[in-house]
Formats: sequence, C-alpha cells, structure tokens
Amino acid sequence: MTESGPGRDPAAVSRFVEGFAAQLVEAGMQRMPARVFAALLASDAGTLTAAELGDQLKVSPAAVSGAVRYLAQQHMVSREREPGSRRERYRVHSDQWYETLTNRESILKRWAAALGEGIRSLGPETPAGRRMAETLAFFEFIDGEIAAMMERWREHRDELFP
Amino acid sequence: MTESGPGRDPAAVSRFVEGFAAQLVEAGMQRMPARVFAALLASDAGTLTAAELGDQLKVSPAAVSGAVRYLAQQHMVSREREPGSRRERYRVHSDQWYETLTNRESILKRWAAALGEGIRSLGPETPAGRRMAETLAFFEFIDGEIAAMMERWREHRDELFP
DNA sequence: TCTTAACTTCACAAGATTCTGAAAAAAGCG
DNA sequence: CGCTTTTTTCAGAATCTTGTGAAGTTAAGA
Repeated sequence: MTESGPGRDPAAVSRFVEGFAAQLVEAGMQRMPARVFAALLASDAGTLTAAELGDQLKVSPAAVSGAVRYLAQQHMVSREREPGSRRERYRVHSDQWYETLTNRESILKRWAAALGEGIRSLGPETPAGRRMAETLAFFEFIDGEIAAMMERWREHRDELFP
Repeated sequence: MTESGPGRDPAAVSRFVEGFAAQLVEAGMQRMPARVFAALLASDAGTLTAAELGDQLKVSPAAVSGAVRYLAQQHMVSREREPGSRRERYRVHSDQWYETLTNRESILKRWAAALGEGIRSLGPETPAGRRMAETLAFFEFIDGEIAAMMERWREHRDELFP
C-alpha cells in the first residue's frame, strides 16, 4: 500500500529489488549491477548515494563502485555530484534507461560485422554464405526498424503519461 | 559422409566460428552453445552431427551434448534423426533461428511480471510506482510492435530472396 | 536377444568471476 | 595547506561455471 511517514516497507522494496534483479541476471546481466539498478528503479527519488546502496544491498563500497561504473558505461544510470557535499548520487532516468535496451545497436552492428566477414571469407555464393547473408539482412532490417519503433513509442508514451 | 566442399578453407571457417561465437558470448550467451551454434551457421548443409561438432571444435561429446540441449531448448537448432543410422543431426533453420531473438517474449513477459508485482506492492501512485509503470508500458508496447515488425521482415525478405 | 554405436548424465578438477578488506586517491571545506 | 569524507583500486578468498572422463542409457542391426 501507499505509505507516507517513515516510508515504504523495506521488505517489499527488497523483494522487488531481488526479484527484478534476478530476471535481469537471467537475461545475461551481472548480479551486482542488476541489484544496484533494481534498487535505483525502486527508489522514490530515482537517485541513491553509494552509501545508501551499500547499506540497502548489504555490500561493500567496492562492490557499489564497480557496479555503478558498469551501469554508467551502459548509460543505464548517470552520476550527479551533489552540490555542497562530497557525495555522488546515481540516477536512473525513468524515461530513458530502457532506450538503452534498443540501443544495443553496438551489439547488432558487431554481429553484422562478424557475419559480413564470414560471408566474405566463405564466399557469398556458398550455401553457408547465403545463409549468413540472410541473417545479416535481418539484422540490418531490424536496425532500421528500431528507430521508427522508438519514435512511435514516444508518441504512445505522451498519450499514456501526458 | 559430409564433405567440406572444394575451396572451403577450414581455417577461414574456424576464424568465423570463433569470432562470431565471441560476439554471442559478449551478448550473454554461454561459450559452448555459442561455438556450436556458430559452427552450424557456417556449415554448408546447415547440419552437423555431434561427432563432427566435437571434432571441429575440439571438445568432448559431453560438451556437445550439453550445448545442443541448450540450443534446442531455445529453439535455435532442431534435432533430426538420420534414417538408417544412430547418428543425430543438428540443424539451424536459416530463415527461422533469428526469430527466436525476437521471441524472447518470455523474457519481456517475465520482466513485465516482476515490474507489475513491484508496482502493486510499492503502490501505483508512489513515485517509484509511476516510474515502474512507465517501464512496464514500454515493455508492453514493444511486445506488441515486435509481431508487426517480424511480419514486415518476412515481406522484406521475400523481396530480397525471392 | 545380444552387440555395439551414439548420445547423455554425473562427479569433479581447472578456470573464471565476483565480492571483500585495506590502502590509496580524489575532492570538498576550513 | 591540511583535515576529513567519499570513492576507487587491487590482491586474494570464496563461490560459480564449465568442460572432461567415465559410467550409464538408448536404440539400430544382426
């Protein structure tokens, strides 16, 4: 339930954090980044400090540091320096983080590059070459479609959350 | 007997297999399934036997067995019994395997389920709940779009490879 | 039915990851 | 500047993963 006062049920938060993190792990994400990310997603402000993360997840500052570095590299969180403090805050941009999922362009592009090289070295007219060419065409098609899809999403979002 | 056609350079095949597998690994796939899959993708017939896979990849039958089981579960390859032999052949369907990439529905659905539970337990009107609701809406939107996108792909493919 | 090829399962060793504690580095503040 | 708080780095221990060898299971052919 929605609570005010001393706040939210820490047990409920923890259940969500661990459950969602587990799903992310299953999809290939490392455990600690997944937990840190889920904790940020479940925070009311959308930001937490390193100390809060370490405290809530019961891990060392070192682990938080490593996880946050990874998440920042993936553009899933950003770092903000709090004015008037030496603390750093880590933020999840609710309307942007999941766009990084579709920005796995880098991955599609690397797959495409590896396939292109395979086609070239095995020969485009060999059976294997043709099979790989079809796969490559698929990746290129998807790559083009995703931008349009995200544009439609933003319109759709603006209707849902005006 | 499966003949590697004339002019097919085993070293070139191996380079592709290891390179493409490395990209798959980077995207979260286990190493052995990735190598087995890449080997199938690069095979001329689109099929290989367990013995051929073990031989080409220099791994034990046990490793092949585990990798193939995983790939079959993910519907990335299918198993065929060779008539008149006790061998099994493993096949990649060139025009279908990559559709499994978009069929990670299961993953989207599980993420959505975890988010839905989080929204319910933290409260849909809390800031965290609203953030999660937007993410959930995104996943639901994507889920709907993907089917349409794949339909467009099939049309596109039929133009490219009539 | 028996034999034997082919695949699968399982315990374990080798290897890779991941997190911690401790020390170093960076950065605000007087 | 020097003190203090916060973050980062790094070596190493604990934990997981992964592939192997060997035994076990299944199924084709005689």
